[in-house]
Amino acid sequence: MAEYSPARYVVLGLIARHGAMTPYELKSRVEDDIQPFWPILHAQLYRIPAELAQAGLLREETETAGRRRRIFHLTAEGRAALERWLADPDTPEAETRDPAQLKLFFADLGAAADIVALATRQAERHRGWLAHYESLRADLDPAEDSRQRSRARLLRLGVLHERAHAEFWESVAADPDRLDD
Amino acid sequence: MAEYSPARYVVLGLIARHGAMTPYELKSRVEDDIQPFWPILHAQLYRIPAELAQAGLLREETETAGRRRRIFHLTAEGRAALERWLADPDTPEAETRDPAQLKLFFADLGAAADIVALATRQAERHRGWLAHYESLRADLDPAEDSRQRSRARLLRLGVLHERAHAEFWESVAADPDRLDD
DNA sequence: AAGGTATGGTCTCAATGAGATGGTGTCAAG
DNA sequence: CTTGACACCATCTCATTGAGACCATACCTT
Repeated sequence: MAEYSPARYVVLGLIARHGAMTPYELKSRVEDDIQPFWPILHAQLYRIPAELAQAGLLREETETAGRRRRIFHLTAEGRAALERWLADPDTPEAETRDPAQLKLFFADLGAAADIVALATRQAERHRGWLAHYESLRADLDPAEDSRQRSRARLLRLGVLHERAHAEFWESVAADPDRLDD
Repeated sequence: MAEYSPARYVVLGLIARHGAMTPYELKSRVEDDIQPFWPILHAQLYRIPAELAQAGLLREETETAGRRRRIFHLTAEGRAALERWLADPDTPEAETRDPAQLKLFFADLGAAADIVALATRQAERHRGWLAHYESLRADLDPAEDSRQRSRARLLRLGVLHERAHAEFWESVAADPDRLDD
């Protein structure tokens, strides 16, 4: 059932939500909104739409004006594929790659002081993200459209996630050997 | 300063901790302990040690007995590289790829009922991981060696992480439009 | 001795990562 | 009015990783 990789659905979804757009605009929107839970290299956002157009899920149009940018529109097949994907509650496992957790895992092989330095940096970093998500959430118009609600739901997860991690790293910095939650 | 990719340090670290081993044993240990924060394909655990041996960070030895497996030992340079890495508190950002968050992000483009089905599955999944980490933590010998303490620290993060996610998805399943934490 | 199962290893093709490179439109300062 | 500077926009290449097929050996059981 997973006919396409998740990055493909990011492209379909953004175009479905905001209307036809260029790869460059896709890139901006991915950076702003999607990077935290599905990073995509900018070059991919030129490769993927071209491929989806080949497959008939997008339609490619070239500007006649000056820059002759390529604009990608959603087709009916594209929308159908997106809706099939959304309707399937069975998704692959999440994957995390966190170099800081790796260093913490191997901390017993290094110097004891390394842990505190690492944890201090990580705590700062996660506090930063937490503040970022909270401010985005504060900016959200309470207008009750489903777009804003989708956004708010995910920002709530971002906040909970960053809060848990920030508190964890702070507690490691304060007491590396603490065992209780 | 990041001379090698994190996966390289996984190999160096496991050998530093447990002594010389074969790729197959690396594979088992990665699956058991490291997969949650740094997934590595098993084939990589045959490619990487060979490459590290080329670079002089490992020494390769071949069994004379029956199966003639390749056993990789840590060299002095290998240990030095590992320690340099551990001593550097500056690490790249964590990356997460979670298809479920992607579906939640685009939920407004699908049917309202999709959210509840998705959230229910995710809640189950995270509850499962939470139980897993808690049982691993319960099995941990309270013996005060630094190995066990390293393990315990990371399991604590696993527990906090899974608890936050499980609670989030449960609350989404119960009330998709809830806004407060 | 046959077959099953866990152990152990290699290979190939596709996809993505990482980032260098280069062109185009716009606007402000000279 | 023209020349940089800068933001916008796009493509390309090479290395690395992903995904998984495929194969071989040893041991254990019936």
